[in-house]
Amino acid sequence: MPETTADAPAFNAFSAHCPSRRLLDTIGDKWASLTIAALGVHGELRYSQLASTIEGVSQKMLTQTLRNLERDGIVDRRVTPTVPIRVDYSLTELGRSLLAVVCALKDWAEVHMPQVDAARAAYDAAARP
Amino acid sequence: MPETTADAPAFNAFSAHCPSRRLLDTIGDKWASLTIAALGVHGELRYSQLASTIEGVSQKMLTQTLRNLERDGIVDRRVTPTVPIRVDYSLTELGRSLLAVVCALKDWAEVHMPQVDAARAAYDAAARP
DNA sequence: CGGTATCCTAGGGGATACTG
DNA sequence: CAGTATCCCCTAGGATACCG
Repeated sequence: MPETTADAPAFNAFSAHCPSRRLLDTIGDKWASLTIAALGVHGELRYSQLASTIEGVSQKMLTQTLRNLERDGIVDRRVTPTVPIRVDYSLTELGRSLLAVVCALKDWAEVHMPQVDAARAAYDAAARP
Repeated sequence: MPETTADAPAFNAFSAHCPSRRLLDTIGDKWASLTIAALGVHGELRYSQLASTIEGVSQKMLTQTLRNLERDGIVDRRVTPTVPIRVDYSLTELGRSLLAVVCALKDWAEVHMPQVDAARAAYDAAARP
């Protein structure tokens, strides 16, 4: 492996001011990526549908996540002020471009997770008498 | 294994048992992704080099992160038992394939972060009188 | 229905000190 | 140098209750 590109670093997420660092805070959030994924699959979902789709999420975290994603321009929030209020969430154009990246993650997981499991089993077997 | 229905096909990270969910726990970890990135850029690094590259990481978190990544078969740990001990870390083949995904994330961030910033500014300006 | 507001506790993670 | 061990604080986030 050539390591001669050390002074022309492609990856500067090591500084707190790099956009990469902040992206990690956003999509690295468990509920955020799950929300993006859910909206990517279903296209448009109501609050309650999201809550039941993303199993295990509390309404606090769901709301918080949706607000953050809305603020970042990743999801669109459309309110229909009917008698019981109705709110639909969907990905923005920006969100859809992020979806592609999230899907790349998912694909990696599905392909390689068996290897990860094997590595874990081997590690645990070796290191733990 | 999670079954894929016809109209909700690919993405089942919503169940806690799906590999996607566990991947999120790994790469979603701030220090883990930064570590992968660092090793991706530099090829091979000693413990102390990692510590100084990933600015802000404590040795506790660095060690913990390294152990987890090693256990998952993502990084390789090579000990040279010289007088002061020397330990080098590098990405495994599996780790390098994950690096590609992490880089996809980084690229998305660098391309779209201006839009995210604009969205944030607009949101904050609108919602805060 | 789709949230907000409050309380409260598990554990993530920093600082520090010690060891092989 | 490369960790391990301890203490300890702080906040992410679940449970619960109430509102438009």
